[in-house]
Amino acid sequence: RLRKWQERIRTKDAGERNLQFALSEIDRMASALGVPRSVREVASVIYRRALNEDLIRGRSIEGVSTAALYAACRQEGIPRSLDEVADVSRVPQKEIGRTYRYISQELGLELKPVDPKQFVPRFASALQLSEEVQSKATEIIDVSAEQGLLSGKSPTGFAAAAIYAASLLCNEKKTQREVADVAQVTEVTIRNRYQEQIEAMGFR
Amino acid sequence: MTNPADSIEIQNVVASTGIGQELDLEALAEDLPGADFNPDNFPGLVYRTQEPKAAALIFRSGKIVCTGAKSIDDVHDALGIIFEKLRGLQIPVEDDPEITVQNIVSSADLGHNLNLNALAIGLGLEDVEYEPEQFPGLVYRMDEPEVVILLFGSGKIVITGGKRTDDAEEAVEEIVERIEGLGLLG
DNA sequence: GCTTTAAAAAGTAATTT
DNA sequence: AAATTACTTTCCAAAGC
Repeated sequence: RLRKWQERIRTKDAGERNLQFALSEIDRMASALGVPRSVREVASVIYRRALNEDLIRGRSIEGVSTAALYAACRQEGIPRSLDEVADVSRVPQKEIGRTYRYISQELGLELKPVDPKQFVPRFASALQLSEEVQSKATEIIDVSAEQGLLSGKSPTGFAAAAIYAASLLCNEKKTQREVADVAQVTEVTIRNRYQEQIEAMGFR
Repeated sequence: MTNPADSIEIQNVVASTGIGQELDLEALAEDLPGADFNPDNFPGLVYRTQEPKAAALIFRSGKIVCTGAKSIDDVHDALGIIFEKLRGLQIPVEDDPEITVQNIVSSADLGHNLNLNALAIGLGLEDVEYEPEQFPGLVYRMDEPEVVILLFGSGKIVITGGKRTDDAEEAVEEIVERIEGLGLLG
């Protein structure tokens, strides 16, 4: 009995220490990503829920912390791409994605697919593009998504192409390389999505 | 109107069997031309048949996994070839080893483009995985038949996880019905 | 969990020409 | 800039770490 009691204390202590570590990691990554404090709190809640549901077993604390933060950004409507999150995490992108899918399923987060429009303000301001370009890019996304062009396409690539197209239309041209760099996609992807979107808009 | 069920093509069949005899894989690797055996990587010996084209994983216990065949008949033919090869090496093989189909992978075409975003919500986010940042297909876990379906924007689909040929057929009929019910099929 | 094998779907990415 | 190769996802069995 005594041994079991000691074991319980030990695991509880370990759990507390691990929780502290997880929360400090979430804080560190959130700072590096520049997400608001509210998102960190949502991420903390998700992590605690995962802990209570015993979802950490067989997974790294780092992985679950990162996945919780990724999920929190999406839940709050200011998504970061897996690439961006992986850049500030110690676990590889593949594991973050797999862990996110697992906790999302188990906790029943039921997050809708990422809307490319949610990347527009952040990418556009990183490129120092005007409000006009942003609303044009948003319009391009709406129109081309309505025509069924979004299915299966990466939301970052879709947003990047729309921003590139909008920058041309508003005479604030950015090169494909510049847009590709902030969105972390290749120029080839931007070119492919751009062609389809221009067509959908009835230009060219 | 072509029936999507008629477009079903079996792409891969996975099956398991056993010869009821322990094997010395080191020796077998020497005697079987074209055999790949790297015990440091994987405990099974890999042997490929040309006609029908398939790959077999042969284990020390005598159990065998066959994969890559395009039909259940091909699985039996490929394993039959392997059984004969082993007998030719003076290895006793049971008369009719039981062959169990473990998984059938099929592809099909629904004939219409799909709005995967709407489909993810319509089918129910709890049964769906759709992460286009990671993979372009929507993953749908169906209860009856118990299979997993990958749906793509083109309307092409992949059905996997079933053990019977009928599973794919039933799955296609069921998914078409569900998508139509949601008003999301062309 | 991982390791290996096979196959399709379509998007993305890294190389090669 | 186009072509090729390769990797992402799903499924399953096998023996062993």
